[in-house]
Amino acid sequence: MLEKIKDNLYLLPKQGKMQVDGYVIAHSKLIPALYNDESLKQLQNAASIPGVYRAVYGMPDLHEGFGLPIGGVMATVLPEGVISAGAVGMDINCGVRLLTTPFAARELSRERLRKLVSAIERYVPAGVGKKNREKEVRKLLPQVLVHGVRALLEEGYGIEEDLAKIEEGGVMPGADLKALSETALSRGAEGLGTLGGGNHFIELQEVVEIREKQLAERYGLYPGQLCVMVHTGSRGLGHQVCTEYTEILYRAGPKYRVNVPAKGLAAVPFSSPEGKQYYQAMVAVANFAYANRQLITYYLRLVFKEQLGDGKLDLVYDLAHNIAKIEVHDERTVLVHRKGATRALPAGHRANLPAFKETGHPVLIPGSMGTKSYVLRATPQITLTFNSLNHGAGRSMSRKASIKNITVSDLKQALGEILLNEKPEAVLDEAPQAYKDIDLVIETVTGAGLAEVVAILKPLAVIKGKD
DNA sequence: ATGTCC
Repeated sequence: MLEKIKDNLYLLPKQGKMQVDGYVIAHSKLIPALYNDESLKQLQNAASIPGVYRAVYGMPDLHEGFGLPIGGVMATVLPEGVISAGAVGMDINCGVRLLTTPFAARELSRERLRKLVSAIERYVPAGVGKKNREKEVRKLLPQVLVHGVRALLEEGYGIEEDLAKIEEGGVMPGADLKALSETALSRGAEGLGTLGGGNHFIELQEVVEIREKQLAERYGLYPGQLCVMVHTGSRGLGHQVCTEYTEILYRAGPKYRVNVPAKGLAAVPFSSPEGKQYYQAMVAVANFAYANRQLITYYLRLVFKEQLGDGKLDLVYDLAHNIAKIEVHDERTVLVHRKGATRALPAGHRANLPAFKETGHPVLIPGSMGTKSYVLRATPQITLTFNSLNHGAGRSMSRKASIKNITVSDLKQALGEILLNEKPEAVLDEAPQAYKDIDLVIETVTGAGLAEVVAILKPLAVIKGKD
C-alpha cells in the first residue's frame, strides 16, 4: 500500500474515495507496524473528507486512533472545508510543557529525589477520575475557558514571563462558554489542576546531551541541568466535548451533504452553525488545557520552594499536540487538524512567539516512560508536513495487549534506576515496551530533513497517575 | 485519552 519515495518518506497513493494523497514520514523499520493496525486505513479515510487540502500526513509515531490516527495531520480549506472533532481527538490540547530548574541534576541525592516525588504527588492530583480539592480553583473555570493562562496570572498562579513561552500566548481567541454543556463545565471545574492517567506524566529530567549549543542556550538549556516535563491536557472536559460534538457533527453532517467514512471523522463545514460551535468549544477547552499545565507549574514551583528552597522554574516552552488551528499554507487559509502531532515552526516563521521568531520554537517530544525526551527545532523543509512533527514515540501495542504481554520485571528492567511513584503493575500499559523506539522516531524526522536535535533529556523520576 | 458502558 505504501510506496517508498526516499528514505523516511512514503507515499500512500490516492485511490478509491481519497481526494488527495497521503504521505507517511517513517523509517523503514517503523513501516511493518503500520500494517498491524488500522492507522493507514484511517489516514485514507481522512484523505476522503470534504475540503481536504493538498495531502494528509502520518508522523513516524503513527498508530490507530478514533477517526484520524494518532500522529495524523489533516488540513481543510476554509471556509468551505470541514471541521472534525474526532480529528482533534478526545484530549483536546493534550500537550507538553518543559521547565528548567536552578539545580544541577547531580546535586540531588536519591533521598532528595524521593522526597521531591512525594511532594509532587501531594500537590498534584494524579490518576483517572482524580479531582482538585480547592474551591478557589474551581471558581476560576469560566475565566480560564475564555482567557486561558492570563486568567490564572491575575490570581497569582504565574508570572508575566510565562506567557511569552506558551504557544498562542496561553490563550486562543473565540471561546464561547455557551458551546459547553453543563456536564462539560462540571467536569472542567473538577479537572482543573490535575494530571490525569494514561500517558500523562510529570518527569524530573536531566539534560544529558546538547547538540546545538547556541540554540540550546537561547532556549535556556544547559548540560546537567535538572528539568521538569509536564504532559497533560484537558482531562474529562476534553473527553466530554469530543464525545458530545462527535455525536452532534455526525447527525448534522448529512444536512450539509457531508458523508464521512467513519463516525470518528464526523465533520461539518467550518462555517456552519455546528462547525462554529464546535470551534468555540474547542478553543475554550484548549485554553483550559494551557491553564491546566500552568496550574500544575504553580504547584511545582511551591514544591521546589518547599523542598529545595528555590521555586524558580522557567518555561522552555508549552505546546499543544491535539488541536485544530487556522493557518496559512501555500497562501491559502486552512484548518490544520493535528492529532498526536506537534506544530513545529522554523526560524523566521511569522506565527512564532516573539521570543522564538528568530530561532524557531523548541519542539518538545517526550519519549515513553523511562526513555529519553528530545528538544528539536524544525528546519525550513518542515513545510512538507504543514509545519508538523510527531508528538512522542507512539504506541506499538494496545493498552490491553501491553497489560497482557509485558511483565512487571520487563518494566522494572526498562526503568533501571529511574524512580517511579506508582507500583509498576499499575502502569504496565505505559511501559516503554508498549511504545515505538523514540530514538528511531527522532532519527526519522532528522533523517527526513524536517528537524534537528537541540537537546536530549533523560528521566530521573516519573510521576504517573493510575488508571 | 476517559467519572475506561448511566
